[in-house]
Amino acid sequence: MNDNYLPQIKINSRYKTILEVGNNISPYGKGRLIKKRSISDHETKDTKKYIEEKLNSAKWLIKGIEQRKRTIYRIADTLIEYQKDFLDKGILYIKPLTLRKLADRLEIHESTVSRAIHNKIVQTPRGLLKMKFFFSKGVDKKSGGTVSTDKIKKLIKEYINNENCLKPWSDQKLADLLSEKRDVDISRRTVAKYREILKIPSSNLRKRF
DNA sequence: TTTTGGCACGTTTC
DNA sequence: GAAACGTGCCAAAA
Repeated sequence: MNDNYLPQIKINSRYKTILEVGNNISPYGKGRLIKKRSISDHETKDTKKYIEEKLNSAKWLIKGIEQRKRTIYRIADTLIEYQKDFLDKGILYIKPLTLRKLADRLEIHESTVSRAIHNKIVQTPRGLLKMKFFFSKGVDKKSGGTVSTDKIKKLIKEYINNENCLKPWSDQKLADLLSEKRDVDISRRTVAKYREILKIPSSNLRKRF
């Protein structure tokens, strides 16, 4: 993870000194006492209390940021591990994954995962990918298990690319092919929707004479 | 008659 | 709570 561009957050050490010594310190130099006006114990106590509170909230903030960093690391690690086949062999090997499934595995809330992956990009052997890309919806297979919808789309594309252009596959035929040959049971209507997403025209428009 | 697309509904995911 | 998704129904188009 590249966080070089992030500023390092530190707490000004002067506040620590004030807590230790009291606030009779000149702002211009460590330990130089202010002589103009003596400050009462009461005032010192208030200042100390105030700084203590602010210091605590600053520590919380830093802790929160560290925590967030750790969460993103854990998510990225798990994603790469889980989608190893996809990274090695390509989109056909992407496994279905939902935010909830990952959240359950890491024992964090799904909204944490959602926020963590939003607008994040990972560097992978397949180039720069949005973290979102690792999450692919799944459809149940006839024999049990699931296939990702991305894989199904890719299969549809392949069938259409290799079809007989004199006699293109209808959506129903594509659904049948997927069911018979690929063990993927989706309705004709769903094939049509995927085709739409893929910007592939309907069979009658694909027909060549 | 065959194929497609709009709409609506229930469910899942965000 | 809102958005996205898969699907059935039905009418339109070819």
